Amino acid sequence: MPRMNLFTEIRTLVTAELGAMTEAGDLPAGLDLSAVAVEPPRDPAHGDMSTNAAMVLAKPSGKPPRAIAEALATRLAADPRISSAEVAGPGFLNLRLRPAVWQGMVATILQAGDAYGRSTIGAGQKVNVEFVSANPTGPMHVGHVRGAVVGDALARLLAYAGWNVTREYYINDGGAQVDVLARSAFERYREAHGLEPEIREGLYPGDYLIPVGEALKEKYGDSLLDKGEQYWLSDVREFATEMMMQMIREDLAALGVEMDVYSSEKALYGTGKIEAALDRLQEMDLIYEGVLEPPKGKTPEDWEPREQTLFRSTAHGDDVDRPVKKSDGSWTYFAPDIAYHYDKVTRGFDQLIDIFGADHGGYVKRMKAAVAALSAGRVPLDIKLIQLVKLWKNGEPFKMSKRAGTYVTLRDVVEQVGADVTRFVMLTRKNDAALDFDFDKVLEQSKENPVFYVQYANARINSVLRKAREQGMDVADGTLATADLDRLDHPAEIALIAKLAEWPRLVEIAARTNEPHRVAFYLHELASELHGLWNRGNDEAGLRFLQDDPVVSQAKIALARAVGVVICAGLGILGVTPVEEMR
RNA sequence: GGCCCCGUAGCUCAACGGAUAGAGCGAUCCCCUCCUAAGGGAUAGGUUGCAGGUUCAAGUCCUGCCGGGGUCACCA
Repeated sequence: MPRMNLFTEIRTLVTAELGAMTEAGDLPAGLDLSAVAVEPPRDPAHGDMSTNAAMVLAKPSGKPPRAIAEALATRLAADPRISSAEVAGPGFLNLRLRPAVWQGMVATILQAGDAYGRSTIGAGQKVNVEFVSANPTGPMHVGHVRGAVVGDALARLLAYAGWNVTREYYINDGGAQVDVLARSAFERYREAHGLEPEIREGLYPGDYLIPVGEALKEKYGDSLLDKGEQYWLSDVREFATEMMMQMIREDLAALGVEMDVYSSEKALYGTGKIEAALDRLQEMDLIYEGVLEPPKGKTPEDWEPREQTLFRSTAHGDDVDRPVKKSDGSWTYFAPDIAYHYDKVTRGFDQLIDIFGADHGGYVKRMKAAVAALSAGRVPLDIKLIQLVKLWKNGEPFKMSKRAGTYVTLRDVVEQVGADVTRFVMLTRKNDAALDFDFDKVLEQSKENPVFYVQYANARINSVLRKAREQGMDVADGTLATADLDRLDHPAEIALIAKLAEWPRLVEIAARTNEPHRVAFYLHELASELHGLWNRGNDEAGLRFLQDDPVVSQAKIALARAVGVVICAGLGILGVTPVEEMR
């Protein structure tokens, strides 16, 4: 494979030289090199790359860091890729690469295309990303959007980094809320027959159930009208739930999200799966009958000691043990969720990721405890909590209220601002930071809007390619890759290439930390470099992409196109369509 | 009260345990006969909430405080 990740390539060089130093007796044998890093320095004055090898190895080798650094520097400087290696600060080794190495990256990127930045660190491991998992009782609203976007982008990111990814939605169709749905739908069914619906307190009043009522009429005629609830509840529940899920699938599709697997909570009941999961825990002595202490601090007024079936989650890091059965003997919500996660473990996933709303934070420890126990610690579960999205409209906070009818659905958002903008904006914050979503600002075409800013960079690149094509130049990637890239010798151009060289490394870091927002931030930085170089072309004609000399021009266009390749790859991970032109 | 998350420039936020903590907005100033200025550059702005600790190195890890939010047994 050609050089893809320049940082891992140089790290390999560094560790090889460290090995040689060991053989030469300059370093003791058996050193742990895992902490040796090669990374881009924050300050460009510190070179192209720096390594902490000398500082990390000073103590275990019993040698002063600067001595190690100097010996290593001498060796590295002999490599044809390295132009200088300087010891700095407390023992950093700052490396500069020869221009040809950077210039060669442009050809690498053009040849690799979409594959540039793809990684194998996932090693084909199976990872399950569970996200959205909204109750099937209505359309998706804005609160669900962020989780949907983060989950989907994370799934794309992990796939890009070499994981075998399954996107999964857990349908909460086993609890009381789907009974409420059924009763609400039944009223709409009566309405479809010309009767006055009785939307009592506690039922779902939304108009979206009217079509469900009509569909029920179509299917059942008037045969349910005079029947008691026990007669129709189960059928109507199933029917309405299916229609809700159909709607949710369409909502997700409108946002560009496609699940691989929909798992039903209800389907776990009566199959013995819940019992089987709890039996497993029982075998480990993690299930017992007991009475919980009242919560520390404030005790609820209606608190009463109750004997329940409890999961000893404290054995795996939780603060208190958690009930899996209610006092009437039925399962709590937690029990089927344990079974569901056990199911994921037995399906052979090497890693599980759950995307939850921040209000489910209290659920994290018990879920991790359950997975730790049921997988014997083999399968890590990472739970990402998604913070609130605050809506803004006309410069002021927009309050959602079901009663006032100011209920903003996913569809509303996608129809008003588009899936691409929605997705990008949702990834402009870390998952655990609250996010403002301003309906007016996200559509603004200015540099304040990161979506636009990145798209504009790509549009400029396409503009250059278009102009070049008009001049009769062959701008196919394969041709551009053969350009005289050593003409890209200006520091500003090298700096832009260096930014491109960070892409594979960024992908790996983002994937390892399960943080897709890093991709959005990187794209913003890359766009900024591109805009900067572009504008310098205003003052220095020699920095414009289109030049009179066709050889020089081709090289510069190759660079522009390489930036475009990475922007498109990054947007692809975010699930955002690149635009060719701003209109 | 217990637990979880957050606390970084006036504002909104970045920063795989690395060096002199970075962007954008806002403020002051500058750059359009030139590939889309829908952009760019410069200046000012900081004890990373406080106090300890671990480390060669802490915004980042640990402990304790302070402040904000979330959550707290038979809801899902």
